[in-house]
Amino acid sequence: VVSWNAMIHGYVNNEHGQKAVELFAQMQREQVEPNSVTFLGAFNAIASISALEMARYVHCQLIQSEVHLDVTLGNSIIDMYGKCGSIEDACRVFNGMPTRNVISWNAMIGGYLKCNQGIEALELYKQMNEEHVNPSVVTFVNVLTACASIRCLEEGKHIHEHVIQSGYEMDNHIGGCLVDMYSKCGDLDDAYKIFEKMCAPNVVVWNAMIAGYAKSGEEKTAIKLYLQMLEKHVKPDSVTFVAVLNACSSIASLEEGRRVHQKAINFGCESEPFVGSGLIHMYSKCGSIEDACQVFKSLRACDIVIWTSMLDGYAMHGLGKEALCLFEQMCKEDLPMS
RNA sequence: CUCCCAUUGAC
Repeated sequence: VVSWNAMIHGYVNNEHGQKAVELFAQMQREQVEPNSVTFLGAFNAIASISALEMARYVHCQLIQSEVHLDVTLGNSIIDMYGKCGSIEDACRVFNGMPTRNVISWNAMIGGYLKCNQGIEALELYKQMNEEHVNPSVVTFVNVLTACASIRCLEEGKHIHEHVIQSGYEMDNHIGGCLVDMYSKCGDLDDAYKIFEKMCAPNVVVWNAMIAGYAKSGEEKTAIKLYLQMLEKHVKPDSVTFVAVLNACSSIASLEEGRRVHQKAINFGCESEPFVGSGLIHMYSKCGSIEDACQVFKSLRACDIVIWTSMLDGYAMHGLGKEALCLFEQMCKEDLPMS
């Protein structure tokens, strides 16, 4: 059973949730009894592919088995239901737990977040405080993300206070969340104050700050920051490029856009789906439908956003025939069209 | 073998 478990967890940790689920099924066909670690792996796998029906099925299976449902398993079930989009199921498990720890609360708050229920997430945090459960770093990360998602600066500042009172140091993890929260809430000055005080911001923190400016109409500042990031030899990733390409699109700066494209190639990010659609959109907005088309053709796996970016590009450039032709092709693909 | 966590794309 330990070998099966190791394999299942291995697949889950390498983004092969489907494979992990298949292994879990195969293991039982071969009459190996799952233990609690097996179920943890299975729940993680199901969560990663967001398979609600299977979540319920395996949850039932656990209850009918000999395996004792402890806090750890309960937490992982809450997490799984949250990630499968069923806050009701998560809530039922959470409410039915005989004992909870901080991870139970974190998983439940995280579930609300994933289901786009930021207000409920913050309400649960409040309840957690009332019940005198000590928040952990993950708690703060979750509630700051909740504030960012509902753009609630007041509550965000309040939680910032809690972070300071709790004595946690301003590391990249917490700092990144604060930068993101302040930027999304429109308070770029406070976001930058935190950013500049950080001693060694990692790529995520830079990205949050760059995206913050890019989305607030301060595209030039976003690009400037991106260039600073390169100077400081912080390695950009696909998130960086998507954010900067967006800034270039908004100000229709073809020259800058081309330079960013070149850097994306240098760092091996050019065929990431988000970067691909960002490039197509950028070239189209900057007036070069030819470049947009070339990027589109170079992409192997095209998702719905990439197709739509290209389609929109043709339409915006008055290329009706090309747009319709693309649409025909698009219909032959297996895409979730809206 | 062992549960929770931040930053990015089109219409």
